Amino acid sequence: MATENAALVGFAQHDHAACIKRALAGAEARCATEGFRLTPARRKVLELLVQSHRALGAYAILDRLRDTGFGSQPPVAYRALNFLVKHGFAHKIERLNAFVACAHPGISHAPAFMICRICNAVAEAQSAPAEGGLGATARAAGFRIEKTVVEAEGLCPACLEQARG
Amino acid sequence: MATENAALVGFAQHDHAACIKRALAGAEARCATEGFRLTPARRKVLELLVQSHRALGAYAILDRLRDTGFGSQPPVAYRALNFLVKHGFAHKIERLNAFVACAHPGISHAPAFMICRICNAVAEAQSAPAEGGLGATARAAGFRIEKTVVEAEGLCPACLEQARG
DNA sequence: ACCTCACTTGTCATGTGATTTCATATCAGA
DNA sequence: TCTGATATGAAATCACATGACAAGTGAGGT
Ligand SMILES: [Zn+2]
Ligand SMILES: [Zn+2]
Ligand SMILES: [Zn+2]
Ligand SMILES: [Zn+2]
Repeated sequence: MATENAALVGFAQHDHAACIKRALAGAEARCATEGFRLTPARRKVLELLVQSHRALGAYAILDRLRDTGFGSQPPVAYRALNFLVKHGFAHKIERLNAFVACAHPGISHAPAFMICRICNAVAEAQSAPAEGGLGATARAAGFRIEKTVVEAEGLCPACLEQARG
Repeated sequence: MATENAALVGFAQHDHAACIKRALAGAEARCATEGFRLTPARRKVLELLVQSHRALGAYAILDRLRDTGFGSQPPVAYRALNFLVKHGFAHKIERLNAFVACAHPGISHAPAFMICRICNAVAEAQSAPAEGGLGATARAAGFRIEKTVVEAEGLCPACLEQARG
């Protein structure tokens, strides 16, 4: 498991402290207006995700929760993660069996991810696969698409640089 | 886990016996010309995948292998599956942690999948996500895409019909 | 025919990811 | 204050995947 080091969104440096604060404040606000309950455990998990800006496995999150005084059984992490995913504050990366904070919370969107196979950094982009050839194929086949997972694996700028030597 | 019943490719009925025979013959031929070793276990796993025409988990395959006299430890199934995936005879469905036989073996292609959330039927279509907006985003971000996973979840024609009542 | 090296297989053990279950606690609204 | 819905705590279990090592098999060189 890659340890978190650099702060990045979309592989670019940024004011991460402000980034975290903004994300949490935004989540608080949206939960308040929409009537969701952003409990301490859920808030802490979101904070962990935003803070690392990487895909974190449920058990990695669980370890960090334990260190912070929360429960230490798997459901603690999974329940919080399910809440965050369900309401669009986080996404699951199927390819890694791991989770990332959403980069565009609040806005309805079909995310696509770029995942570095070396350092596990994840950037979120927009996708519209159902509008391309896949959508046409699905209509032709009589298949109704409800959700689409798009995950590109490759090398992030930093690891690409590293690889060149 | 959905039990296999209907024979389908791309959700359509077809001559499944011929379909299986053709797939295995094709695999034999390609292994012969390219120097791969399609051993009994590998062949059997491919046969199971083609036969079910659905996503099968490694342990489901393992059960069937055991019943047929092969080894019964997980690595038996995983090794065969890894071989098949590596050489393009099968694909892994990340969303389901399961495997399907490739619908277009031999031809180099970027697969996209349509997965029925009710019956687990899987149809394989072509995709080219790296040529659309995602490709542009990746280039702009300096990310080098090596492989892309595209998996659409929804309702297959049969289950859609069922759902209408 | 024999050796050798690369690859394949069998098996046990372990690691990693996710859910079920049931009891208890908390909160919002009647 | 009562009540039903939602959230937590905790134990157990299930599901998916790999590591490690010994033993077997096959093709190519001598
Ligand atoms: Zn940030
Ligand atoms: Zn990287
Ligand atoms: Zn078929
Ligand atoms: Zn279906």
